[in-house]
Amino acid sequence: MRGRTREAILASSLELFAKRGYSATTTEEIARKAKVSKGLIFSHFDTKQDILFAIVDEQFDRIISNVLKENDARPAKERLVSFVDATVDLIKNDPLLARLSLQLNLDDGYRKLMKNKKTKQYLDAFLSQMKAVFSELGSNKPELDSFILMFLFDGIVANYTVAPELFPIDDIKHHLVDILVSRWGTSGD
Amino acid sequence: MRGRTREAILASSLELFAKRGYSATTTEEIARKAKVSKGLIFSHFDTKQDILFAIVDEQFDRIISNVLKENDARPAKERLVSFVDATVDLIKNDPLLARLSLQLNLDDGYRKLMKNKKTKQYLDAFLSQMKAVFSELGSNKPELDSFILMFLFDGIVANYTVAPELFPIDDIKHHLVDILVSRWGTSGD
Amino acid sequence: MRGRTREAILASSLELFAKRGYSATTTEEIARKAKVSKGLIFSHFDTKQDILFAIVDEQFDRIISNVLKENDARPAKERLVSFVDATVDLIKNDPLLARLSLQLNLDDGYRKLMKNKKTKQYLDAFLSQMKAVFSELGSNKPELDSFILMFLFDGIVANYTVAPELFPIDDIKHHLVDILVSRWGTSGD
Amino acid sequence: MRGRTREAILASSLELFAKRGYSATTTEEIARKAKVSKGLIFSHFDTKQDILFAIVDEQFDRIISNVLKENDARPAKERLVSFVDATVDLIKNDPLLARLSLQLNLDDGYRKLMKNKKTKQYLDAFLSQMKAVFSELGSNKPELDSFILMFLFDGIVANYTVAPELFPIDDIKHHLVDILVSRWGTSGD
DNA sequence: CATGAATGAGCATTCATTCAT
DNA sequence: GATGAATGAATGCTCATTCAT
Repeated sequence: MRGRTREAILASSLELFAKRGYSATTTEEIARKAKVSKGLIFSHFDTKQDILFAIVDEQFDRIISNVLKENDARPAKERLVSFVDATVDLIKNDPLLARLSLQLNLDDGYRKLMKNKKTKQYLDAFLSQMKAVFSELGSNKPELDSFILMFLFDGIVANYTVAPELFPIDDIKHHLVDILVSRWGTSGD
Repeated sequence: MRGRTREAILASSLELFAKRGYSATTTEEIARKAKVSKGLIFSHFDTKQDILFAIVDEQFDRIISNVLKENDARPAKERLVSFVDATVDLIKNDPLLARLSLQLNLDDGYRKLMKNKKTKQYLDAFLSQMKAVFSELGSNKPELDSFILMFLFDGIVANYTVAPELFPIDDIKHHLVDILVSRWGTSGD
Repeated sequence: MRGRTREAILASSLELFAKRGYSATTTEEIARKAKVSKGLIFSHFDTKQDILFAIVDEQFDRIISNVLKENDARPAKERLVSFVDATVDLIKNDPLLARLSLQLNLDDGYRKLMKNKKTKQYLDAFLSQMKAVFSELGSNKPELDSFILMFLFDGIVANYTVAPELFPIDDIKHHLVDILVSRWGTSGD
Repeated sequence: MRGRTREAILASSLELFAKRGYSATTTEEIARKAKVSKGLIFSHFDTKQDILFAIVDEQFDRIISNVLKENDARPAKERLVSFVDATVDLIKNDPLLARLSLQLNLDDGYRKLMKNKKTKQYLDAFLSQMKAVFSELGSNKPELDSFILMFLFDGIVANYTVAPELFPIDDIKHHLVDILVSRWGTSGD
């Protein structure tokens, strides 16, 4: 039962933090949404901030590690396509986490706290993998290409997770893949 | 004097709202940064929320209208390039406004308030112009192309405005223009 | 078993109440120190206050009655010496009870509750016995002498029970007896 | 005005802390008694604990330094009498401070905080001065005599400050002086 | 009996807002 | 206008107490 309660608190917090922001979310709201008492929250987490950290530590970890696959032996083009696929699917499956992550990234206070946390490491891993792929594909500006792809993903998060009904995410994904394939299609084979 | 005070309050608020979030910013901090007394803030604005609305109404307006130029008679390719140029420059020149705008967009509470506000109209205008451009350029999925370009801009905001030292914005802009030109270069002439 | 548990709760409570104060002690701390669950405490006592009352009623009683001996036929000087002896030994043997008692006496809220409780009766008994002793010894201000002796005991409690390592309690006791004997030695025989 | 408010908060806090204990006193009560709002308290003091520290630092200092007079050239007997006089008067004039001081001394948590604070230094100064006086008077156990006198004062605090109507403080003082004079009267001249 | 998860009133503290000066 | 002292509703958090297991 204890595990269930904890999950309920984390799930409610995630949704509220992602949709209204961490500061604007009260512990009362979290309690109401999780259908537990305010007091119970604090028998699971010492502070409101600890709830946020638990989400970041436990959930971000689980999710992001799915996308990053070291030692992928496939040709670069396939890896690029599969990468886009995985990232967009991640956003589709965990829109709240993606939205919260983007939100936190926009917050100076949070960024300072996270200076040496895993999030940054993932980003670096992401970028270096991308750079390798674009290099293999023959890009002469692989870093810029990586940046642009990363921006694209953040832009998808910024829009799709907030109003999914406005954006045909699968069509967008396929179109994006088409664009990339048409751009790099002749190379890398 | 009165005008100066008002501007100082708006500028300080913009910076704090953009960097730490609206909820996490206190009127005390705004007063300190603007070097005015807390009381004076409330002789200029009735509520903290009014400060935010003033920023949105006055600043967003001024900025965004620069980008949207109706009745642009130039060929589509030129318009596309000029559009990318104008948008990236806007982000470079007003990173705080861009950052705040993105942040507000991620906030359900704010989005509800803005349902019928200008921001949405601008977005629609932006998208329909883009669609026209991509149509003229021969795209068979002009809406998806527009979405993707918009995502790109949001992604630039999400990253560049938060850590400008990490991203060579002008190189990125040129590379982006190169990509677009190489993709649509032969068409639309 | 039940008796053991009850004693453990009372002993832990006594120590915590005496050392940190009643209000500052949480039931959680009591449970931890007594190595029982929080719930069990409330199957033995209805409220936290009841624990305090149990200590006062049961322990104070037991202890104090040792000191007060009605119908003591010995000469006044002996009774005085034996009284000092008994009181100091009581403090030495039950420093926590003495400390708690002093603490409660300093608390208006508690004093109000105790208006008609036994504690006050003991005090009166103590004082009237002392007065009798000092009268017999020839004091012309037996009440003031009683007060002063009582103050002395409270002062010993205030200091010795809190930092026993700083005060050579037996030396102090003997010195005190010496002083009293030298003061009243020639009289009362 | 700001000073007045601060004094009102300190005075109300002192009374409540002294009479009901620090932990049992709520900031709401302090505010009510000081006739200010709860919020105002926290514009003067960061935490409730800081109020206590302000009382200790500012008031204890002022008061205690009156009693301790270094370089007192008078004969020991006079110094002893004057010392008793000053201490009892201090208790009479600032019973709340004396009561609070005794209460804090009974609290392990507070004692730990104060390990290296001035209070302890005063106590040491007090004891060493007393020891010197009793030595000069010919005592062969000057330290024990000092302890006993100190205990007496604490006992007066423990009783008089809590129920002044029960104890004729001036009579007690004079009687105490009489006792001391009669004990040490022939010596030290 | 025994546990500790759960509750909610209560507490210290914050902060947008007001207002006397 | 301008200040900052003052207010009090709201927030994060605590803790005595209850109760399902």
